[in-house]
Amino acid sequence: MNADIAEALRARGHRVTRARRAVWQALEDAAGHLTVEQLASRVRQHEPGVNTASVYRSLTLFSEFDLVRESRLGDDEAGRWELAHPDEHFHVVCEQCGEVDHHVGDLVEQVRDHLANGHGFRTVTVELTVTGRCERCA
Amino acid sequence: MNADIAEALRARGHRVTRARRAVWQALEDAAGHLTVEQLASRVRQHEPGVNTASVYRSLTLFSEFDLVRESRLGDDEAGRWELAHPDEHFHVVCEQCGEVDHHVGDLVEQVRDHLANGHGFRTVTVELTVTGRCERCA
DNA sequence: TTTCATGCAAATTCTTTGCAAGTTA
DNA sequence: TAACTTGCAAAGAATTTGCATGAAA
Repeated sequence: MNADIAEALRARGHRVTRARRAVWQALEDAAGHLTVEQLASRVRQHEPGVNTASVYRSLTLFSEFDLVRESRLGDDEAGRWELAHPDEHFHVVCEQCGEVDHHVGDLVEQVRDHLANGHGFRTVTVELTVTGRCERCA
Repeated sequence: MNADIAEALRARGHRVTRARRAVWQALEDAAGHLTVEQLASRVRQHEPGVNTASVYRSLTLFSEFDLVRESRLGDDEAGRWELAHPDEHFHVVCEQCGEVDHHVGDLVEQVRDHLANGHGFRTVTVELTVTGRCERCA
C-alpha cells in the first residue's frame, strides 16, 4: 500500500509528503519500468501540480533506501525506474516492439556465488539485461 | 590493427577517414571502457583537431556494424564504450574504487540457452553488470 | 569533381540545483 | 514555529544536428 513508504520515510527522519506518496503509488501501480517523464505524468493524475524535479528528488531519496532502482535498458537514453523487488530477476527487452519482461530465475544467484567464491568480490547488485526478438516479433 | 576497420568501412560504402581510424585505434589501445570524452582526448593525441561530435558519429557508425558497444556502468551518467569482443563476458564494477573488470564465463551462454529453449526469445545481446566491493576495497 | 565526413556552434534531451514560498511535524 | 520540501526557472551535462568547408573516392 502506502503505509510502508510512510514508515520508511519517518524511520529515517524524512517527511511524508503528498509528492512522495504519489510517486510511490505510481511506481506500485505501474509495476514496470517507467521513465521519469512517464512517472511524472501518472503522478499528476492523482496529485496535480507535482513537478518533475520533485519526482527526481523522490526517486533519489527512495534509491538511498534501496526501495527503487534505476536501469538503462536497450539503447534508450533516459533512465527507467522500478520498485526494487526483493526477488532477483533480470530484464528481457525486445528490440522490435520495445516490450520489457521480467524473468525470475536462479541465474542471478549463480553469478553472486561465482564471484564470492572465486574472486573475493562482495556483490551488491546484479543487473542482467537481455535484448533480442520476442516470440511475436521473431 | 587498423586494416579491419578500413575494410569494414569500405565494405559498406563508408569512407576511411583520419577521424574514424583514430577512434578505432584509441578503442583498441584502451581495451577498456571509455567515456566519449576520454576517448576524444586520446584520439586527439594522435590526431589533433578531431571534434567530440565526430567521435560520437564514429561510435554510432561502428555500433551499426556491431563493432563497438555502449554500456552504462554503475551510477555513472555518461555512456562508456568498448570494442565488441566476440567472446561473451560480463562487467564487474567496484562501487568504491570504480574499477571495472571483465569476466569471461559461461554464464552468458546459460542465459542465452535458457531463453531460447523455454521462451522462444531470440537473444541478440546479453548485458550483465555486477556492482559491489572488490577484494581491495572490501 | 562529386559525394561524403568533419568541425564548429547551436539545439536537444535528461537531470540537478538555487531560492522563495508552501508544508509537515 | 522551525525545519524540511516543493515548484519554478535557470544551470549543467551528455548527445545530436545544421551547415559551410574540407577530405576521400
